Amino acid sequence: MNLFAKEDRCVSPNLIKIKLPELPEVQTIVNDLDKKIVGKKILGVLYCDAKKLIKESSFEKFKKEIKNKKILKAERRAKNILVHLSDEKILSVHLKMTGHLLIVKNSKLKAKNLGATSSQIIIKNGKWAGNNLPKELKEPKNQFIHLVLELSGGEVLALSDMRKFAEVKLVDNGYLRILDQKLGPEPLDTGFDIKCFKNIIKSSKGKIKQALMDQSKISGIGNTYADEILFFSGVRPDRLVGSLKEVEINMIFRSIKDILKKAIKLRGTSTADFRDTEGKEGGYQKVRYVYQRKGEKCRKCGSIIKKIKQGGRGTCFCPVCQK
DNA sequence: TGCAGTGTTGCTTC
DNA sequence: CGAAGCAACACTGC
Repeated sequence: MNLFAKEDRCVSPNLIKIKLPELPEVQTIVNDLDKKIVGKKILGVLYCDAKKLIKESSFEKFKKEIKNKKILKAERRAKNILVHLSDEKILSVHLKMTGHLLIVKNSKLKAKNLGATSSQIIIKNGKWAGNNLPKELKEPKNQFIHLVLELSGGEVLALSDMRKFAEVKLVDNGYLRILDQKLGPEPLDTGFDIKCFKNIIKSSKGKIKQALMDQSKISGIGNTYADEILFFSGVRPDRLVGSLKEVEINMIFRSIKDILKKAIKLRGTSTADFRDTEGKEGGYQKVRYVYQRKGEKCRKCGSIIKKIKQGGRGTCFCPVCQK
């Protein structure tokens, strides 16, 4: 059985397309990158429009430094995608909200009738302008191209991001230490055990959902999984951490591990663009119990899922199952 | 039709 | 000092 609506899967072997990336989604992307582009060389930057996109260094520097770097491996730290390159460089990508990466065959993108050479990808106003475009590239979500890297082997790696929140940096190895300093432990590492989690709870003050989403405390949990984790723990999102009983803390700890693992296994489950999955067949709804289910029936007890605003974010929970 | 909602991060404010 | 609010952005839905 397929647990996903069409839009939430990798829609073609060459297209990595997952929305609203939290830890499991970023892990999925990283796993795919590791499979598909490791060993290739970055021949150069074919296109880059956003001045904001390249933050750390100037674009000219970025362009010069990334040229001819070999891709060694891809890894994830929190919601950051880290592509390790030769000469101890790292291409760091944070997709923020609507960013996504595309791997596309170069030959599909050439605009022959526009007189382009093999290395010229034609993009106009952020849209692909080649002929014979794959169907997926014509989708609206893929028409916000800000960066295109040419890879050896006749492929390109592109970043599309409607809201321009995504960030791309070319950094050196020291960046890993900077990340470690500002990010909490990886929830799926063995080092993140119940003792570690209890310490985090002890050092937190406000509401439990905010604590779970605080990247400096725990890495990689966003709005979707925070809601889902708390549902499976039977704990209301607005509970103060100080009020949590031992058994509840244990439940939350287990749920963090279980839900994130399950989500990775399923290649990510989150979606914000609800309209994309609405009405479409697939078991996607089966893996989502509360997030964006306001007004619908709780899958456990049948009560109506409630939505509140907490910490500026939409927060869904079952008023009966969660105490 | 305009404006609130959508969510991640980091900066500002209190 | 730490929590809360908001900007960045573009599009959807009411």
